[in-house]
Amino acid sequence: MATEKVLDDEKRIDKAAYVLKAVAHPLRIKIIQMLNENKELNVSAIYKNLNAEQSLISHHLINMRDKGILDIRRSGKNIYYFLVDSAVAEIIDCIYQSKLLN
Amino acid sequence: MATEKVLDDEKRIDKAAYVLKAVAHPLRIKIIQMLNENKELNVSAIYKNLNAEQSLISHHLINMRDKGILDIRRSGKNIYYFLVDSAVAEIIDCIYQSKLLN
DNA sequence: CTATCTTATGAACAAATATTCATGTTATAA
DNA sequence: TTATAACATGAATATTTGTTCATAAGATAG
Repeated sequence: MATEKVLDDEKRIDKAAYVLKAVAHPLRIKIIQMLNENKELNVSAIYKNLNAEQSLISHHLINMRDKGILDIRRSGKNIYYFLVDSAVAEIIDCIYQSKLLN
Repeated sequence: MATEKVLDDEKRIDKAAYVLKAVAHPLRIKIIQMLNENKELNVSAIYKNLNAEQSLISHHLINMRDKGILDIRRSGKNIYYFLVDSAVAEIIDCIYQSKLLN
């Protein structure tokens, strides 16, 4: 019925906001772009490339993983992060293609 | 030279994060959707439709206006808000069209 | 085992955001 | 002019985020 549809819309909007918040940060955008170009990267590769502290990047990675945007593959001492769905990267492209960044 | 390009990329990324943050909120998403469907709306129409407090909506509207996402047209007692660039709404569509909301 | 490399964790702190509440401003109508 | 409708403002507060720092945990090499 109508009530259910309204609730669904509410949830969709909340989730959209949730995803957007997860992306709305310079470091996280850079991470997403890197992972979109590289399929997967371990933590060291990421924080070194970004000239950031290991701990800070780790927090951001775990943050995005908790939100279902990233997932990992373990291999020895390394943990490789990758994009669960490249649609996240498309959101960024979407902004780049708009006139919003002028 | 290369250095300039890197700085430009930095700025683009920061601005992208800035725009995304401005959108990443349930109420603001709803407002953007309403304004995308209605061309322009006054404050009362918006806060009543959203069952929210006038002051809260006013803060959000001014917030988005300050960030260049919305602008206004005055008419008597009313102030009509509208989207400066419908590309903002497209970002939301972009998410809806992805698999991110499942 | 011990040393080392890689990553995670968690507390402490800082800073940015969101919300509420009371009040102020502006414009119009009576 | 006074009353009222529409909107803004700003302080106070609450809540959420971001960052740093020190340390812990896991894996492997030697």
